[in-house]
Amino acid sequence: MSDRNIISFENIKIACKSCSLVTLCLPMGLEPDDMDRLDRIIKRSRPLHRGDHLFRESDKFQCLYIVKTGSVKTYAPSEDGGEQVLGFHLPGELIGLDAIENATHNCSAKVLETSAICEIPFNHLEELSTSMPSLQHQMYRLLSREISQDENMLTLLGKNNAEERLAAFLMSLSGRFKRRGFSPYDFYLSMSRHEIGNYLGLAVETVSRLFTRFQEEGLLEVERKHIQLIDLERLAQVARRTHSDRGRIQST
Amino acid sequence: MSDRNIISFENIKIACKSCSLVTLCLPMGLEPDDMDRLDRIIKRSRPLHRGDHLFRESDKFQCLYIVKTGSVKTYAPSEDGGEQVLGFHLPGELIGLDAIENATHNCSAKVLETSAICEIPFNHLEELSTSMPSLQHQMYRLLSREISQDENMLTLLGKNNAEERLAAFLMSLSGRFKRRGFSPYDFYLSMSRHEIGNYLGLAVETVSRLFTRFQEEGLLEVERKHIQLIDLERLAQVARRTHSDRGRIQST
DNA sequence: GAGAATTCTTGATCCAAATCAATCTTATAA
DNA sequence: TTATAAGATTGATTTGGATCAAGAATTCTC
Repeated sequence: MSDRNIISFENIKIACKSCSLVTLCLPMGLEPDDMDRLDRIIKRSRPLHRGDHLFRESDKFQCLYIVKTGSVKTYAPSEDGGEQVLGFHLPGELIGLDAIENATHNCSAKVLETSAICEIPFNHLEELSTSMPSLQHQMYRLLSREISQDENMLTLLGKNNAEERLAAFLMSLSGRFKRRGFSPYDFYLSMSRHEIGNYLGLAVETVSRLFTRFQEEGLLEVERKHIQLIDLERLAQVARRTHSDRGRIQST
Repeated sequence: MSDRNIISFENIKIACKSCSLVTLCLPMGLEPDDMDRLDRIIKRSRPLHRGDHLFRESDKFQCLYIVKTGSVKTYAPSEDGGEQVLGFHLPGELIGLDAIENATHNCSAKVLETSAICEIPFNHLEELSTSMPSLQHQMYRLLSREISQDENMLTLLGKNNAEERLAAFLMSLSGRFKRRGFSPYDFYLSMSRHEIGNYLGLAVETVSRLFTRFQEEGLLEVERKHIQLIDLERLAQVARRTHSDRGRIQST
């Protein structure tokens, strides 16, 4: 836990300004000085492992979390042991914004694979944003974006059928991977079919059948967690298809 | 548009501190001085009428809106003329928070009945919140609350059946009316069956049938837009029923 | 106040996706 | 290495709610 060892976890604790995520993470667009001030309140924990929790529903709200590497799912547990998956979070994405209001977490956050996480004590962040208009602005933007995303998801669940939901999900992942410098065509899913189905309001079996169908239709290749998107254009068409133009198959 | 006439619309333009909504609206919890400063940037327009728009999707984002009296629906229009209703907004509720991120409205807001609306230029609000930590805090809270509410809605759409969705919707309205000093048992719906169905991801016919069924089961009395909740307790049970305890009918 | 246009209700039918069931595959444990 | 469990796939069956259809009630409009 010191600098005794060069190959220590300290090495992953690089400052925001040298972090590859800086262009899409919380410090995005801050001046170097401001970034340093923010940097000082951010804690970087040692890697968490599959199944570890960042927080659980009804925990006291202390920190926001940012995925640095790996992935995290957030979910609302129900009394009967079930859950609703609320989101999957990739590097650079902020987690815990829904807890500010009543100072308690409304959902749980569980690590899907070995992940490095940045931790930001919210009271410090809020204090800092008081004296840093650009940070305040960034916070408003990120909170607002979260709302937009949830609204998109509401539309997806309210209006789109199974096929469209899965296609939209894959397109979303693809785009997010791309922005992070990963391949938008070839990636591994860190979540199970069950979790995908839960997130999209579908049964596992439906998700499984759709993957098979998409493969048969030449949209993608799938082998367990490994996804290769073959025809991004057509997949996008399936994803944005609404009610009125179901069934139409467009050629590219 | 002056003080020529005592019975003019100017009369509805009362300051926040004399507004009955002050305990659940944006200025909630602000010090009197701070409230005055906020008050000065708020514009109060003359009443809008059924069908009027506060803003439309892709409009430039300028202002947040607060319902003072009446009600408003927000919805995401789709290319094919359809829409997804995103929310119904009652007095004291803030509208437009999803537009901060990209400075453009992602949804449209339409007045459901004659309504008075307060208008808050966001650039002024943001500026003010820079020098007013309590206002900044309140903004974080309201943004965060919006996220929580959307997440609840995601769970409702992802996990609950038609019956549970409508019950939850009615319970939500009831609670919100109560907090505003209206009867939680007896109210008028300002939205159509079609809009309720759209919001809840259901067909109009399903909504209509459920109202009939709820009435038959003695949960409520319904006559067109007029709703009287007879058995709030049992309605709440239906609303919070999850997957695992479908069908069980609990007596109170 | 008649006629048109919505909105709402109710019934009949259909279908997308859930559920049930079985097998297969891949991880984890002993 | 073999058990054992968990995850994924595929098929058969069921079903909740959509869709189709028609009529009734209400509200707009001229």
